[in-house]
Amino acid sequence: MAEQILEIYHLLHRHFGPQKWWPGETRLEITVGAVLTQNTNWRNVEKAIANLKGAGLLSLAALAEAPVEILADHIRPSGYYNLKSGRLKNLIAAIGSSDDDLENFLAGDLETLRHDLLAVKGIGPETADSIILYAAEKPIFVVDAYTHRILSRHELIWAESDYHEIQELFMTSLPEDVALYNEFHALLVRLGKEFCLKGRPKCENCPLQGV
DNA sequence: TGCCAGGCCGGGT
DNA sequence: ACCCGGCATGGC
Repeated sequence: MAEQILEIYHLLHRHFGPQKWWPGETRLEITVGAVLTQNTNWRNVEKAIANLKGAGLLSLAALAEAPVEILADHIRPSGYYNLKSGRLKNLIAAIGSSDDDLENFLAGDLETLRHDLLAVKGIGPETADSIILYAAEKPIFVVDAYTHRILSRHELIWAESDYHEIQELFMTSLPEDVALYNEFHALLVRLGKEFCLKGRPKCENCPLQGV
């Protein structure tokens, strides 16, 4: 099983090349993006981030200061804006509102950080792990809908496997390496977008044939 | 036009 | 414990 996981990585890397993820120029941008992209196309998230940036709202202090309705208005393109503006507020409240609080927050050990993130209402396992891997740059494997669908269609997991189970599969199969986890997740999303969309019954012509 | 996107929560059985 | 609806914009 571990060999198959590694084989998938090598096949994807050979097929697609390096992905250069996560899009986002600062830790804060990555953190905010992780919330905004919940069940949402990244293209829409980019518009929302651009709005925040253009309004000078992309700092912890500004995000903490701004009324939730103002946040909602700016992140509108990312969808679920009433939910997500509240979730951002919850997250900011947990992190702190001065600009170096994020560094301190992300600097803790992985288990504590994950626990603290999951305690925030609106932050589930995928959002928490995305922040840990891409913003804090600590080694945790991010599982998303694509990961689940891809492994399920290739019959490497049961369709009813849960988040933790799939995460364990990757983490016990791979060396503990931030760059590897980063790249692998990015490759799975790339594969998913091109070959493993929800509407199609099978991943036709995908580069994983025969795994 | 309808379906889908890098989830998560809360309420009903 | 499980299941399911709600949340919402923009792209193809």
